[in-house]
Amino acid sequence: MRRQSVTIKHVAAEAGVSLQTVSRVINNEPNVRPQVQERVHAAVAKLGYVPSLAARRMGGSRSYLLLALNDRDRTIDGWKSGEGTDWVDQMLMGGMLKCGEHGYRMIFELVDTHSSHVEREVQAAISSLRPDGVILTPPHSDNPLITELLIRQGIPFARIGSPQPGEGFAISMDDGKAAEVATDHLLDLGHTRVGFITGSDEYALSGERLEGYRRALRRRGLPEDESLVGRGDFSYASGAAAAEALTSLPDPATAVVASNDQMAIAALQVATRKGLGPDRFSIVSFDNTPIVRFCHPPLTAINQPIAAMASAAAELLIRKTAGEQDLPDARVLPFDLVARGSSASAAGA
Amino acid sequence: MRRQSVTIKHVAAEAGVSLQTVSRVINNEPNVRPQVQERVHAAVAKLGYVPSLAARRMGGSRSYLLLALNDRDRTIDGWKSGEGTDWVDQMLMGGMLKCGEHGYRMIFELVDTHSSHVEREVQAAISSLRPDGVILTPPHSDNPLITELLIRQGIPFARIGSPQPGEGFAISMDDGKAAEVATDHLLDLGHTRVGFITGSDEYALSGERLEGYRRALRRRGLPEDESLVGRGDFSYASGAAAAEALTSLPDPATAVVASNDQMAIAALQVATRKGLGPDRFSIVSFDNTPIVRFCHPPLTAINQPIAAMASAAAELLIRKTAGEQDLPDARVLPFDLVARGSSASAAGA
DNA sequence: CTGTTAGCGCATTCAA
DNA sequence: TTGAATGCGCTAACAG
Repeated sequence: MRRQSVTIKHVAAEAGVSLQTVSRVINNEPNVRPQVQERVHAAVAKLGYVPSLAARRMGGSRSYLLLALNDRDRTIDGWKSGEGTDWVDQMLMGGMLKCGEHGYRMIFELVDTHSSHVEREVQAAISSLRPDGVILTPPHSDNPLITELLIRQGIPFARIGSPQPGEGFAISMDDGKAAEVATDHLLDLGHTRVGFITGSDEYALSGERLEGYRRALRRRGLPEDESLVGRGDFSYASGAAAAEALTSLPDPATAVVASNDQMAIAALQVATRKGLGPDRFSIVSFDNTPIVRFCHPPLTAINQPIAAMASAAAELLIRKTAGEQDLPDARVLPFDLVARGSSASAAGA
Repeated sequence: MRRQSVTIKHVAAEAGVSLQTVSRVINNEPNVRPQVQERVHAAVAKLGYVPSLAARRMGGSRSYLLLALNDRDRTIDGWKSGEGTDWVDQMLMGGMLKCGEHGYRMIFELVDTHSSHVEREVQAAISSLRPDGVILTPPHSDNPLITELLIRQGIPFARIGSPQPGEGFAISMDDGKAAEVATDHLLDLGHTRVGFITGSDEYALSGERLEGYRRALRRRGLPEDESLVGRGDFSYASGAAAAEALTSLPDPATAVVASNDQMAIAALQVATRKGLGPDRFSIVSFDNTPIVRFCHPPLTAINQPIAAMASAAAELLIRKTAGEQDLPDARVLPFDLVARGSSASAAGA
């Protein structure tokens, strides 16, 4: 049962140089004559040599591993429910592919934010993997137990969807601006009673979005009617309750911005049941997961650049590990609003 | 430097035993006095020790890594299109969680089946990662370039969705039976002209499904009309073309089994455009991805146990690596048919 | 039952 | 510009 595979030693022998020289060449280090480089490259190609991740990590200081941490319960619920949340897919697409470009791997892990052993869970993953960087997604991005642990350990990290400045790369879209755009879209359609359904307070971006909604109203000189703000927690049930309330007001809302697709779909069902078409109750949602295109009517939605955020996070972490200086400590990526049938001109407007 | 973390050495010192004894305890090996075990466990808990994956792989013969290989183009297309394919999510749910139970990690990688360098790509991943096992998904499951490479390398692997016997664990559902059940469902509803839209020939299970459909017809003594079989390739376009043909026959089909959701949705659009309700053109699909619940009418579908298959694959590979004997070399997991609005009693039946 | 010895494949010192 | 030592954290093989 010998380890049959080709190692740096074989390459060195083939090229007639020392181990060290091979190491230098494959790591693009200076101080190797072009001619020797050539020989080494030829030997690598001939033998099909690929360095062992484990050995690299043992000898050197890098592991070529990025760890992506997602919320356990929420992710598993999403998978089980089959509701089509494609957050994980988009993360993989952005993060994994970017890692691949640089010879890195992304390892995807679930940890439980609510558990008292978050720290232990994260610490265990780190001890075992020794990643060069960690990508945090909401709500972990705003969990000080996690961020402080990473700071203590000196592991670079990126916070996705966390608008707050602070340690680690902050990668986000402008959630406030997005809510503003969504609200404007409805106001432009002639709606004047535009409601808002918030997300869970556990997510810092929930507050940002609410603020954006308020800014849009203020800019038009509209009153900020607190009864138009429904408190949700991203769940279908909370969306249904909020929509029910909004449409039952003495002066009902004729449009709403929901902080995610689940709540928007709930709102749509409420509207449908009450016989309210888009002219009587328009809806704009956040997320733009696949299912919104198949609702009736399809949902107008804010499209979040999840893949782009994951990609940016991976890139910054890799560059930082590579020793690059002067990296920006925050990046705000562009979003867009996809107009579909769920938003229409207000009745009588 | 940052090599701060607690290693087996610290644990050994703390417990007052040798490195080897600690190693034995954390690996659940025999020949350690309970009392000593106790001491070691206490030291591990006290120091928060977690073994380094990389070091384990260097010293020992296991890497605690499983490699899951998916088709590059198809996966990325799925992600980009936002059509809600949740194959990857289900794989992660089944495979990753099972790995977690055993201290393993699953690394997800994309390789291009059509490329002339499939072998090189797979070889590179293996050389770098040295996984204890590889999980193959269609169409890789039936790609001899890959399976033979793995056999040569002596790496255990599992083939998901590959009905054929052969080297490696064959994990599948009974695709033929499923097609039979789907066809029966339509026949039971009184349809007599039941069509079938095949998947790509590149997938071995496409043939299985077609056979199942034929068996169902034969069992009822119905003629096998070749014009009722549309050739598809899993794409929307191919589904639309096939549905168009089926509904345009002199004696048109009044129902169809489509080999995946995309083609079923295409068929649904064709039917809707032609004004054919489920009584005139019923549809059953394979996959049951999230979006089928949001179609109008929602699609009746065969639900594939993807998570269960990934879980079984991971478990068998882990157990094999652990040295277990007498593992089954194939497992067939149960599927189910989820009846929804797209299938209904035939008009006049 | 337990400890000792010898690597695994590489990067990081150094020395030449 | 190159090469020779050293050790990362762990397990396998063998001693005791």
